[in-house]
Amino acid sequence: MSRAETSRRGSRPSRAGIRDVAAAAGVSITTVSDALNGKGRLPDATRRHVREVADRLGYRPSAAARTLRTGKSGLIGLTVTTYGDEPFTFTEFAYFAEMARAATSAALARGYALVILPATSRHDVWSNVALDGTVVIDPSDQDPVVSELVRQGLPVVSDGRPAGSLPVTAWVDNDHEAAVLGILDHLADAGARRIGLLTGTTTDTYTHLSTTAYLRWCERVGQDPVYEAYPAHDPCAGAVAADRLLARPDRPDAVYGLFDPNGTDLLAAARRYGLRVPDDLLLVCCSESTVYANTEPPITTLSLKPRRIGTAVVQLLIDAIEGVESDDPVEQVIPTELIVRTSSQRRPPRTTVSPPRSPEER
Amino acid sequence: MSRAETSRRGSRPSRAGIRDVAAAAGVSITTVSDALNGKGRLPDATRRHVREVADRLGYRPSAAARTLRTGKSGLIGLTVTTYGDEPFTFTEFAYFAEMARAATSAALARGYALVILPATSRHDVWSNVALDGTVVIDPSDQDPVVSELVRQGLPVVSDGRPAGSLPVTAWVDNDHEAAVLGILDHLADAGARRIGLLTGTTTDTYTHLSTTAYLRWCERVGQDPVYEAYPAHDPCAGAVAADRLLARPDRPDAVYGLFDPNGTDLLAAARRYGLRVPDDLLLVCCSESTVYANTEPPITTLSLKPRRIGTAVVQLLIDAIEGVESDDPVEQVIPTELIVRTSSQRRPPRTTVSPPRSPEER
DNA sequence: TGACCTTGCAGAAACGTGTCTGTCAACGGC
DNA sequence: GCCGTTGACAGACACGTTTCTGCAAGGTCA
Repeated sequence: MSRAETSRRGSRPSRAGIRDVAAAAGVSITTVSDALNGKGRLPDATRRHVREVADRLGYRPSAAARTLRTGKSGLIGLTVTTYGDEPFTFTEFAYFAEMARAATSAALARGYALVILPATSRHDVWSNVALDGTVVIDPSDQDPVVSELVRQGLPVVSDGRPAGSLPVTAWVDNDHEAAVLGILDHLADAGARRIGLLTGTTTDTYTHLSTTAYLRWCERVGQDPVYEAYPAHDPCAGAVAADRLLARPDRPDAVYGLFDPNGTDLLAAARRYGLRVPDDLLLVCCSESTVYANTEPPITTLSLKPRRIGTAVVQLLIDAIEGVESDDPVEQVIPTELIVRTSSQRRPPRTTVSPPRSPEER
Repeated sequence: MSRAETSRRGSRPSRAGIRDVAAAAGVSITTVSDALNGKGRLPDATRRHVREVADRLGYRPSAAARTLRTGKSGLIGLTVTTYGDEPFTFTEFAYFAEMARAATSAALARGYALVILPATSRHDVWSNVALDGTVVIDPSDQDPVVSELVRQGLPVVSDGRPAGSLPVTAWVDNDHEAAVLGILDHLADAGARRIGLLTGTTTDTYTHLSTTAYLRWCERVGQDPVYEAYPAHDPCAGAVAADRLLARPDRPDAVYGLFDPNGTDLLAAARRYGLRVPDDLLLVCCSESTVYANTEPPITTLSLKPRRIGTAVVQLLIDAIEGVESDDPVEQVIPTELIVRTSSQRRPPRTTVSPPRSPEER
């Protein structure tokens, strides 16, 4: 009347449990658990024997039972912003893909897996999965999801400096203001007299910080601001806004576009108005896409280093989960990288295609 | 000496359990469970009362305990192919992002969440998470992960027709052969005399089917094949291969590129050789990226409809998990869509920029 | 009036682990 | 020869649900 017998009575030969292993190896459940988890004081012979029997039976411990017992699931939530019913935004594809890829790798390397979750406050979907912690991308001010998670005692790390007094455990971000100022100086160095901005109407931190940095720079150098804003989640509106910007009477002779597709948008608009790039118009946009290395001309891009951000976010989160007293600060600023190509150099040394970047580059 | 008292003895006011709710509401645990899950036979008054007390205590059922008890976790694995240590391939970014986005939405709508997992056969990461089923993207022949999962009795649905005798529960794929034949006919109709192919050296099903379809088409119409193959996961190699293709003595007057970046690769190569698109060279590539609507000229692309594929894959999987006798076949073929732009029309009606696609389009 | 059904709810058995406590033998020191 | 110590293991409980079984009260019908 052993439990092994009971479980075998179920019509299916279901999965082998720890009891079956114990019975087959002629030891107790405790010994099996200790042998497989490397705990307790057992002679190596017993340990090896148990491991061999477990392998032979194809034993896989139940993740649910382990989670229930230990309180750790090995699962990390990855919250993505939503527009309407669809998760993710349109403009952040490449950034998000790179960031998620790096985060997945980093989590896997430490034995965790990522669960994709929407940034809605619907409890049913969130409480249906046991999380050890959560990564939040660009949380809005007073985000209800973050508050709820923190209230439950779960560590939350955000990609993007949290607005207001959002009580995140840690955060990682670029210095967006410094990045914008750097680009504006770069364009001015290349000979730009009037620099325009293609920006968004949304209120997220990235858009806000970048725009105010632009306005401050204009004020400092005494240039009138020349910018157009559009709803960044609308893939059509970017081309229209780019056209508007170049159609203005005070047409800029250099433009920085905050969003990924702005490069081709602006390039197309420039062609429509007969403007040569970079001779008549200098161009920079913020993008992680490699297509800008092969456009005509290749376009200078600002990389936010999503891979480094994804890695850092996960490391901070897992440190917090495991209670590691990390030496790293809970606020990490990842430097951006300006990849200078033909479109922002008034006198390019040559007109050859810039060499492709190596794949190891991060 | 109630359990509620016991749990309160723990220094933390941890989370309220079902026992606490039962005690606070003055009913039994059974009644709480039935009231919250809409089961059993309870008067509405009791149901409302229990719900209210649960809300007041901020009760959230433990996902781990529920999973252990019911055997369902509400978690679906999303397996991505890996190159080296990194998950995902470089060339499939836009496709994968769109597909994952649709899959996430579809899963969420039915109460499931997606877990990103690598296609390695390492047991430790797989057995650490309780899955109800798995989506596998482009599984290789004799994939050990798939075999292992099926052996455990988990349903597996693959994006991409499984090679060999891989025992998947269901699969979804495009008709890649028909798509290639359609493109070749389209290019021939536009006046192409010698059509070239930019393909990959990898052995995955997509590359294989597409290439053989091209070779068969060439044989049928009596054209000598003109193609270059390169390792698609290397972002640099594409530009080099495009250059090689146009440098050949038997230079093609039309090219189809199998991978996402091939459009800009080929466009750049064409400019280097002074070839006008579409006058001297017709161009089509397979891509989900919207940048090709704004290149100069806009490039005709083949869309594999990743959103429909992602949705279909998840629906089939959840149907299998929940034992729904679906009317849908277990093998679904999603039609591709050729988005015709200037680059493949020898006599474009006008040279205006093609209108951006509406965001609702799927 | 008893047999029988329905309603409203309580008790307790699982689910499969990890781990605390306890037992038994061997062993060494005094 | 007794006691404390240590090694190697077994028993039992707890994690927090869901659900099967069952009980009592009240109503219906022959």
